[in-house]
Amino acid sequence: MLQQTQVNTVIPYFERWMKRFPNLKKLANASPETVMKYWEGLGYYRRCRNLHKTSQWIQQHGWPKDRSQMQFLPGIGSYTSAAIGSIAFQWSSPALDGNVIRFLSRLHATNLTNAKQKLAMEAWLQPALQSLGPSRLTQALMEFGSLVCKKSKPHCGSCPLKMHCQAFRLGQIDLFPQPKKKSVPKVAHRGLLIVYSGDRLLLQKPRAVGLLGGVYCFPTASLSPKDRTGVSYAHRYSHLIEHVYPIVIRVNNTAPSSPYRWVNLKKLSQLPLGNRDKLMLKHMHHLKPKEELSRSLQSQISKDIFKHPMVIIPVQKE
DNA sequence: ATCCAGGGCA
DNA sequence: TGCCCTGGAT
Ligand code: SF4
Repeated sequence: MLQQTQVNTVIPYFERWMKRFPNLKKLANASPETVMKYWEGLGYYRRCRNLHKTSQWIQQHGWPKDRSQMQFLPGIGSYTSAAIGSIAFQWSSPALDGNVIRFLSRLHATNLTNAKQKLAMEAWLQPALQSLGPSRLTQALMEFGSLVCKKSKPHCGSCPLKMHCQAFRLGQIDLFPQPKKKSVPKVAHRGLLIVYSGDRLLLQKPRAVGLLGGVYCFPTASLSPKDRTGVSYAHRYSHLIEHVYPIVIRVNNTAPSSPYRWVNLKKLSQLPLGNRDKLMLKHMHHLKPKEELSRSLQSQISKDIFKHPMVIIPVQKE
């Protein structure tokens, strides 16, 4: 959970999670959908799928014996194996997360970008690791980086290390760490289909991979430029800005193709959804049914989603 | 509104 | 290198 996510964001998720899955067996034996429900909203849903798989692997084969074994587990790389290893098992591997890298690069007024530089820093930490213990040192570094040596407005005035801190002495705190180059996110336009049949809503079942893989989604449709009209809002992902155009329709009672299913409105809250669709659910009561659908949209709904004859119920004219 | 931080993986 | 998501600071 703490990969790419700050502690304060994780805490409520962690507490709910540990209440529902208090031990390895409970987690490993739960269904993917149940597990995902407890991750819903945290983002990067592959982390959840990986964690579930990892729990099942450990249940079968036992706990990994060292860092390199641990890195064979899905979702556990160099950083996470170091963090778990040092904190939980007292292995001599300091975990250099973003907070720690920031602190150390300021302390030495040097960039810690490539693997060689990080390895040198791990060696430099070894004496402290031995004298303080891996678990305590790793947690102290992480806490110090996130609470004192913060990315913006670090507490240098009260910092016990300011006399040893090269960046502080040189007045170069803003130069470290070197900012990452930003890649420009792509822009997409999608129709988000809010399809009712009576008191049921059409949802796409969780996909195994890719964007929002593992959570339920509203069905979507591609939009030609002339279909990009009416209410819309932008949803931001790491690499993508999606302009979402909600399209409300009603159809007759008919079975959708296999990637989709009807969900009773009352049971909606039991299913895991991404934030885009949670927000949609919250606000869709204000939306009016679409009066006219373009041929392209009609075709996508009948051919791609239902794949058999069905009826789009026209809006009542007043 | 805009920018940024934060690991794993193909 | 691009793909994965969101919350927080400004
Ligand atoms: S003096 Fe400032 S920059 Fe240096 S370690 Fe302390 S908080 Fe970080």
